[in-house]
Amino acid sequence: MPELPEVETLCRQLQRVITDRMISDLVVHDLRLGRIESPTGKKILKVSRRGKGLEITLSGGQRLCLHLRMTGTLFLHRSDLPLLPHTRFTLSFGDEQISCIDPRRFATLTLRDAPGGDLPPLPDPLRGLSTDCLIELAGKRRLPVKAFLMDQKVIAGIGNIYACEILHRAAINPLREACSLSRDDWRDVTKAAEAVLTRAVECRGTSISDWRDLFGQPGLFQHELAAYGREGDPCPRCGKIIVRRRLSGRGTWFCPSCQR
DNA sequence: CGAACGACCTGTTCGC
DNA sequence: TGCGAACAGGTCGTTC
Repeated sequence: MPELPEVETLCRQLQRVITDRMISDLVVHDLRLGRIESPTGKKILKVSRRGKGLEITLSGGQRLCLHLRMTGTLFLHRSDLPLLPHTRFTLSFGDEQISCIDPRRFATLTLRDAPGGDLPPLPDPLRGLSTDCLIELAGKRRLPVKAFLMDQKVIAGIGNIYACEILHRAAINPLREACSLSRDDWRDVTKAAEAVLTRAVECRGTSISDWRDLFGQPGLFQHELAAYGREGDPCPRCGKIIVRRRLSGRGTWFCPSCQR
């Protein structure tokens, strides 16, 4: 569920809601997450996003690092609400608390000590994406361009939904080898990535089935999907039929007519 | 080294 | 209706 726009949405909402507040408790309900000592009494200094990951910096320098993987969500509610199904941990601020709900249990939470140093920054499409950089990274790589875009070392934050949407907008066939794209193709990909992701953030993400933001509201970008999940529908650009293929183990939707 | 694939989990949907 | 198979937003380790 959470790709860059969904995590960015949570990040902005958390900044508004928990910055400067004091943690009253952190309870881990799923032992799969490991044992984490509650940073009770620490204050939230900063909430930031690294790729699809969230980092919460605490007074004293520790950082809570959360990755929601496939099905993780965060939900803000009153602290007296009974535990919701699939709750993995709860972070409390007095009478309000945030639950992490994650049916598939892939999400990860770690508490890092300050001296570990800052992790290197990731290439991020919301902080400027360079066409030259993509060309350089693609080099002679022969994997499908869609798999290349989903490589988090290349561009952090793009997952299956947005890879399909970006390539549709750029009119590039997702099966093409990364090294086969021209400079103009890469410029189109760069522009499409910025446009699609910016718009998806404005929409607070894509609610295909169960994605909800911090306040339980669905996103709206599912109404603007051109390719993802639309097998059999007409392509919004050329009217031909969208097809679905399996590519590196993932469902991949595109228009074979106008994506070349 | 690059790329494909299975594993990690649970819930939902689809086909017979 | 019931049941098993296939599939689902991500990443990591292994294998070829």
